[in-house]
Amino acid sequence: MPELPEVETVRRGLEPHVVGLSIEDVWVGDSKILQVEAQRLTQDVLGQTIQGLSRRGKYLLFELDSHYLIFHFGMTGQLTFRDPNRPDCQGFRRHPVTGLQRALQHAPDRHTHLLIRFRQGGAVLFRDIRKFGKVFLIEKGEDVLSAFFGGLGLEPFTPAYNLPAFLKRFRNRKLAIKSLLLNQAFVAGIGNIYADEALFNAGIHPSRKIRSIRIVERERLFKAITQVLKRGIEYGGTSFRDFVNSDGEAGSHQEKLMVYGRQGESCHRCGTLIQKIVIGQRSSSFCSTCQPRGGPQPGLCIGSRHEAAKVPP
DNA sequence: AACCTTCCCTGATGGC
DNA sequence: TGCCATCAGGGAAGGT
Repeated sequence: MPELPEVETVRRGLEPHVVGLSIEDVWVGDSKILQVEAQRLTQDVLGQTIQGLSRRGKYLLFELDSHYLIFHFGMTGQLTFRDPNRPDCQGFRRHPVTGLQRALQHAPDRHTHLLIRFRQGGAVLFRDIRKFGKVFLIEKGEDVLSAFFGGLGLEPFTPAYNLPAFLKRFRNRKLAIKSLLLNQAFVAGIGNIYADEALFNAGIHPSRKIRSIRIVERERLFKAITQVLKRGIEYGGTSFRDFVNSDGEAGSHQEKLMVYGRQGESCHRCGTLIQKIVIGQRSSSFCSTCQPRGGPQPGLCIGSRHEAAKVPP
C-alpha cells in the first residue's frame, strides 16, 4: 500500500524520465479513478510540459505549465514509465522467492486506467487493480495547493515537522494512538505499515489512548516516525503485495520490517511472538514486551531500545 | 465535535 | 475442479 516512502520512491524514479517532456496524448481506461472529467483532462493537459515532480503526504504532483496533475495511489496504484527503447515485460510475473509480483515495464492491460504519452517518446501508465486510487487536475493559481491540501497535517522531512508543532497536534483524546497516526490531518503520509513500525520504534502499544502517552513517549514517536519513513525510502519502499516503483520493480523494505505482517513470528529485539489485533478496523501488529499495554514499565531502559534492535537478516 | 461504521474494489487464499 | 467466504485497507461519507 503506497505510503509516503513508496510515493517518494516513485517520484524519485520517475523524475529523471519525465521532467521536460511534453504531453502528446492522453488515454483513459476506467474514468472512475478520475476526479476530473476525462474530456477536460485530455483537453487541458495536451501540449503541456512537465516542469517538475513533487510530493505531499501520499500524493504525487506533476507540475505542468498551467495545471497540477495529482495522483493518489490508494491501495494498489502503480505509476510506471514505459520506455520505447526498452522491451516490455510479458505479462505479470510472481517473484519465485518472495512471491511478490514483478511487473517491470508493461503494456497497458485491463487494470491500466490512464496512459500519458509524450512527444519525445515514452509514456506514463497508471495501473490500479482495486481502483481506490484517484487522479486530480487543478489549475494553477494563488494558494490552490494549500487549499487542495488544507486538510493534510505535518509534512515529514520539512521544517513544518518540528517537535513543538507535533506536540501541539497531540490533542488529549480517547482515541487509540494508532488511529491518530493513520489520520492524515495529524502527520501526512503515514499508513498502516509505517504506523505500526513507528509505534514499535517508540515502544508504544498501538491500543493506548492518546491522552495516556507521556511527553517523553511523544518525543520518541516524533523521532520514530521520520526514522521509519527514512528507512522505507532507503530500501525503495515496502512491497507487500502490489507496490512497484516507476520501473515496475518491487522495493525491499518488507525484509526490514520489525512488526508489520510478522504476526506469529518472533520479535527481532526480544524474541516475543508478534501479535496482531484490530484497531479502528485496521490490523495492528506489535510486540507486547517492547510495547507494553500499560506504558513504560519501571526499570525498563528505554534508551537502549534502538541499539538493542537487531536488523532482520 | 468526536468517534465509529460502511462502502468502494479485485485478487489471493482457504475450506468444503 | 469449482464455489463461496474472508481478508487486505485509504479515505470519503454517513450514522450515532
